[in-house]
Amino acid sequence: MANSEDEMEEDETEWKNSFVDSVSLSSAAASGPSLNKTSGPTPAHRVILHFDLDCFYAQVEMIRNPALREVPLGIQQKYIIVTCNYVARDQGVTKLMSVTDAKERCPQLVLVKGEDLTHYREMSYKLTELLMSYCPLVERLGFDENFVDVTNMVERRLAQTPESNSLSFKGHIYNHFSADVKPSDHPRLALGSHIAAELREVIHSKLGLTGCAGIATNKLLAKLVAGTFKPNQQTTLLPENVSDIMGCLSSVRKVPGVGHQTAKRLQALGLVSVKDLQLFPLNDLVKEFGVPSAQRLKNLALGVDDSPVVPTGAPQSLSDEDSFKKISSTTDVLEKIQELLRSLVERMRKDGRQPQTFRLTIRRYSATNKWFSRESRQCPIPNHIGQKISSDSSDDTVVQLVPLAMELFHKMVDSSAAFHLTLINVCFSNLQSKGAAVSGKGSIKSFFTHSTSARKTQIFSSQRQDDSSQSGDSNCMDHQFSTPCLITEPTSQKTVTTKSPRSSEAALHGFKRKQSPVVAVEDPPLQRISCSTARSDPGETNIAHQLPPNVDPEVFWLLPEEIQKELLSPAYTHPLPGTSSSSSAVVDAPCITKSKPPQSFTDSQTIKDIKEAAEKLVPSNRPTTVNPHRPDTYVLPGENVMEEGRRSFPQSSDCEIPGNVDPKVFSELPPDVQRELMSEWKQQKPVLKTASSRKPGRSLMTKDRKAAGKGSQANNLFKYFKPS
DNA sequence: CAGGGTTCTT
DNA sequence: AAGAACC
Repeated sequence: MANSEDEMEEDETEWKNSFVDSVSLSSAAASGPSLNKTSGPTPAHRVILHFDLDCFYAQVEMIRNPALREVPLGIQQKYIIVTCNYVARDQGVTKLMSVTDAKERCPQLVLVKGEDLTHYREMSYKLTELLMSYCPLVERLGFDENFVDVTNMVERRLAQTPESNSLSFKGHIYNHFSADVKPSDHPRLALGSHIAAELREVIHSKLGLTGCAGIATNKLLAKLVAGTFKPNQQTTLLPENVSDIMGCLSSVRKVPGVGHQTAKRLQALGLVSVKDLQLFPLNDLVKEFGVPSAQRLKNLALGVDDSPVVPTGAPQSLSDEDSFKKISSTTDVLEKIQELLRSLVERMRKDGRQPQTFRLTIRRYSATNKWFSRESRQCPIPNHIGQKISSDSSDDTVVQLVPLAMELFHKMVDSSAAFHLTLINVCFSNLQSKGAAVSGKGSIKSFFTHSTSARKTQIFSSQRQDDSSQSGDSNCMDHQFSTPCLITEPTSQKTVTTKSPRSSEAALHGFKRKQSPVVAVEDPPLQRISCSTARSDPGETNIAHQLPPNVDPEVFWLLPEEIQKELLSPAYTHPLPGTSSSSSAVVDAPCITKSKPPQSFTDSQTIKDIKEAAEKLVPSNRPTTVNPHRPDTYVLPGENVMEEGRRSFPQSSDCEIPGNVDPKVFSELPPDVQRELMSEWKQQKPVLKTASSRKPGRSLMTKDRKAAGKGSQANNLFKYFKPS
């Protein structure tokens, strides 16, 4: 009975009903009906996957140092164990336990410092990127969780394999009393469970990571059900069991989306369990929370959640912070700020975008009311400084930023009086993609015909449909991409044609589908910019490790999925992420108990050294000569040479370039021009761009904003990570 | 709340 | 700029 909503099952005949149900709850209602026709098979309901890695930080450390697999391992940040492996859990160690308690319970506990998130961040993005290579609709939640909307993928499989498949479920089915499980009643979820299993396998084989997955009809449910069978397993939630899983939640706090404050307010109303909330009159709830929040809370309690999976783009801000017992002198503050800035600026440089805003946040100690409250001040970053971040040495940049930071500091703290800080955070936000600058020169562009906007768009095409079911306004920018985007093929591989974004799926199945040459664009050109862009960024970064050496990640995303897949196939990539040993090589074995092993560049000396080394490798920042061919010359950068990331992918790569662009011509252009073009491609049409502004846009379309706004501006390169 | 992020809302 | 949420 339930709650209608998206949980209804399909059946072609019923989708309409379920669609209506789900829409009724949301603001999208108005546009509802029209959506149906926009794309043939509008999914009646979605199939959402939620992936949650097992003790993420601990897994990363165990990959870096396999010896840690057999010992009880705890990841320590300051005085707490933020997570630990299962060996440690068996011995009573839990997450967020203090180091002393943990050691008490498990004296042999091995500790690895986890304050430096670099490795975790890198692995995190690799995972998101990997998922994106199979399905564009991936939304990150923290470093170790990802939602994936596989509705379209499921529909395709359903269409392809009439009834063969869907006869079974992979993994568990959330069903207290699993009387009769009839996969045939839930073919989409059954297929979703197969996809989840395949993706988990890919995650394991390519990254060496294990984790759980939840398969359901919306994000809320997928996330909740993912946690039912813990270590490295997956669970599917059928619509008929929605009330079971929701009813099981003793406290409203267990509902994702209901935090401490909200739980308290609910408690004040006498609502503690999810059931209480389910039964509480909406009107009364409205009095306390207002219509939107009240409605949302009610829906969550019922397991109803129509929020779309919003492809996460490049991060909107980069920050670095440190907490400590006490800092009470301006000098110490300055020193700490400098330290934080050094690493932040480095990260910013790798990102490639330019921050427009700088923010300083502090937390002051105070017995009463203590912790918790943070105060911050922000200010625009003068252009000349912002530009240095990517061009000049980071040391210089830091020097320029410190005064700004101190100014902000003094706006919050009266240093003539005593003060006691316990945390300092520095943050860059309002990140803008660079490269658009010179776009003006039309002449250059004229070498290529259409292209400009095509790019990533296609990658996302599949999503569109989803969106239509998800939120009403999704259509917004469809018209922009009228161009189909056929890619003429670059170098080697097959000439594929375009479109079907769906291709990656083939990979899951183990076969490549190279389609016959020209496929008409069946998936409409429409789609979104938005998403496309958005995702592209983070993706590039990570994907770097998987790409063949001569492929520029930026360009990579401009390609159709088919080609992307190709490039990612073993034949093209170099040995790497593999599960095994390779990755651990870098790690210094005995990092046990030590704090931070290879984290090189925190120290300026190291930075300097790296820089010098880099200089030798690459005479100038911008190579003047293009290297249109082969990676022969390519050399895997040393582990520490992060700065090289960008250079490792010569801008010239002759193989990937947007559609109608002649690769040869492209490769012969000066690097600067190449970059310029690439950035333009990424930005989509300048006109609608919208992009740049980003901020303003959001208020308009809350949820959907995502797609649009982010994407558009997303920007360029970020090679967050080493090319491993 | 720990920690170090990050995003979105108010 | 602060609050709330999530990991």
